[in-house]
Amino acid sequence: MSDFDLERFLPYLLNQAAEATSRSFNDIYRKAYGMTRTQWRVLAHLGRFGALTARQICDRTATEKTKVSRAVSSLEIEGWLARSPSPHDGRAEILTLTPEGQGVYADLGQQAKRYDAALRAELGPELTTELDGLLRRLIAKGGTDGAAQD
Amino acid sequence: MSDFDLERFLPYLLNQAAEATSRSFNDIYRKAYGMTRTQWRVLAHLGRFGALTARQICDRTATEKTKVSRAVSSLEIEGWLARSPSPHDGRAEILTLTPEGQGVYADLGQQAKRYDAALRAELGPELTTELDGLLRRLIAKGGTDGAAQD
DNA sequence: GATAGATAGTTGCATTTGCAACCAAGTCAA
DNA sequence: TTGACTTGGTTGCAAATGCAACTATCTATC
Repeated sequence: MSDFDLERFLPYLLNQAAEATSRSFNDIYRKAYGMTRTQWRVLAHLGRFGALTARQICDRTATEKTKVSRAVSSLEIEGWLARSPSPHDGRAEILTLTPEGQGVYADLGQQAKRYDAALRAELGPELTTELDGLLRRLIAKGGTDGAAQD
Repeated sequence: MSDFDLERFLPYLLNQAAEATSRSFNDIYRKAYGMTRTQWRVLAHLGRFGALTARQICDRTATEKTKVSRAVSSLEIEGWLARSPSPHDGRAEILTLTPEGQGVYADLGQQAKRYDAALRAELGPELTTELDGLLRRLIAKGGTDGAAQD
């Protein structure tokens, strides 16, 4: 008997906090645009950084390539994303948002900013910057391997 | 264009930190015992708190009841969990770990404790308690609604 | 005590995921 | 240039998940 307490386990706490804080925002992009979380991430990254390849998105978001691949397909089908061949690498494709996709990004980005501000307001400015720092340290430490499961 | 930056979005940061920190521990219970995350959670709760109903586990872990239901079935099939009828409520079942299940809990619990200690050691004691507090506030605030999405 | 909700838990089905295998293009060395 | 290896991306299949519908029991209230 190890008397291990899951409720004090840092990965568990982080996961619970992640789920608790993302719950209602999930509903927003899911109900308004029928988007999955991966789709939202891909769209947000392209909206923010412009043209990227799928691989770059994988690296930046630590997401499996199959997940990104499928998210890209569906975003393309929705008409929010366009592919063009990379001039430097015949295997890669440059991904960009269409004007419609940029509209979606603008809408959801606004809502996300408000949502984030509300969350941070509850903790206060000093604590949230502290929290950011802690989370980044944990993320950095986790390494750049595979991806996630929920 | 909202210039929203996903990398500063608290739910995203939390999720990334959760994934980064749980990645390698996932491998442990997955490879050693073929367990899924939900199964591990159910087992850990029963190991720690003794007899619980599925509903109590749902509430404590903010997990959907279907997920818990299936995890309970598989743990039972593995021989790590036993059900007995609740004396008070004909619908509910009291769940407990078998001796074998307790052995698995003891093993994984030990490893989890070491894993957790290593994580916390990197941040130092004051920061980890601070982090705990912040996470608990975020979890509490998230409400007791549904469950998770991934 | 009968009837209208609530609640514990399971099941079916569609969607999402993870992993391994795969294809095509790039790299590097001999 | 050819052959071994890496890398960007897709696909197939098995497993995990989410949601709605369902059964069975419980709790009211009349």
